[in-house]
Amino acid sequence: MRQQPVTSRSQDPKRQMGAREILDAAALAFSERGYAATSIDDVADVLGATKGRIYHYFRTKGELFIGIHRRGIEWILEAIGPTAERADLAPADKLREMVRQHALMMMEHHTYMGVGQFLIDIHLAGEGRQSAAMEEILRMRRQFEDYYVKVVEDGIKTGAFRDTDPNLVAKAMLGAVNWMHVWYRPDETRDTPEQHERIATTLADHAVYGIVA
Amino acid sequence: MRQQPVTSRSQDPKRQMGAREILDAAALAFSERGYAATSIDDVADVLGATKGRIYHYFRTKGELFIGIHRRGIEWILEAIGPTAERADLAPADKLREMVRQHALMMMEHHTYMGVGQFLIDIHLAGEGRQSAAMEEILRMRRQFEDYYVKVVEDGIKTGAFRDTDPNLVAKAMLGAVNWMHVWYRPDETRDTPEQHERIATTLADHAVYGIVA
DNA sequence: GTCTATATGGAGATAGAC
DNA sequence: GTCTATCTCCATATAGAC
Repeated sequence: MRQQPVTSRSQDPKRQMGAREILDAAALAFSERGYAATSIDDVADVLGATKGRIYHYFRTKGELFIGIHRRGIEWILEAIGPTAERADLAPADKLREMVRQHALMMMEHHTYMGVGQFLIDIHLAGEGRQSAAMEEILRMRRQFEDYYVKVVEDGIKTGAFRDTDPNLVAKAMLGAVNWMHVWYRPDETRDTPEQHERIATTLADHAVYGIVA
Repeated sequence: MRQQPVTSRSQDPKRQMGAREILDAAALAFSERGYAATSIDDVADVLGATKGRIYHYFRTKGELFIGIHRRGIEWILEAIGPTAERADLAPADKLREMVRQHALMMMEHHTYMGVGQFLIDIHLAGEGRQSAAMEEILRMRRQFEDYYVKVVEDGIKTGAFRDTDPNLVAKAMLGAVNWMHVWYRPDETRDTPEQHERIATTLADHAVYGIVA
């Protein structure tokens, strides 16, 4: 795989529309059957096209994978970043809202989250090592995790939270939410906004109660 | 892949010794490079052997995968089952001890946990659908998750825990611990029993505090 | 920009010697 | 029970027509 192919291609806005459709199809296929078990032809089937179309936008299967992960992380950052950077919220309220938004995003874009969130490290070892796109993704993930560590640290400083290891507790909270892609599956009949809200707030409450002093 | 090959073979205790070595190697290789990116030759390299040896014990690559997952779940059940079935513990104490033991096992056998815990569903879609071994694994996982749901329900009934959705909160707890395979990596220098204990109790405390009334 | 047709390389799996 | 040698297939990726 060559250097930074994903990023350079995605500069062109025209390309992004076709590419987005393809990423949606790939995310769906990968999340249903797994990365290894899904062929490019499978993705093409989901698209209702042939693989010629896919290879017009993505050089390799690994690039599809990176593209999915990248978008997934971007969505999470969009979900929690604005809240994380507000200065007017007490740590407990900020944390609750971050988890809530994070959880809602996990449900809204679940196909992107299942594949990306965690297979990335292990698969990239064999797929897209040290590309520029990879660096960017790792940078985003670090930032996203730092948001969690930061709010926990703040709460401990102000005395709102118990005195514990902020990094470890942040991992626990991240795990609880990221793990959603293992068990959450959209369900046409029961999947109302109210249901999503209930799930998100339940998870948020558990995370916050786990650390308040 | 044929029906129930793993289980029938593992009846023979002689076989298990050779098989165990191979599973260790495969678990290590898969956890480092990912299932898709790891070839049978890679696993053989870790073993210091050739793939002839591997195929003497396992019919397919998917069987290796199932074997790893199965053992991982068995370890977790061994870790939490005895505690979960004690009648003399208050829900909060029982839950804390379950999470603690679960977390310790995640660290002790981390190579088995990373691969198995969650890739199973998606990979098996393409590898070993509805085999007897698969059924057994799903049964064990259900039991293991039920232990968590049960203790939460008990705590809510006795009033020790907040009144919330036991299934959802159990998912959150399971996620926090299972997620360890994403971030935990053994470290020769810092990896003391005390360090493991500290990590396990921190996670256990967060899980319990998150739900106590 | 999307298709059909094709190449090719690599990995899973097997046969049979030792 | 483990090895070497080999087969076979199929998924990735490409070439080139439309």
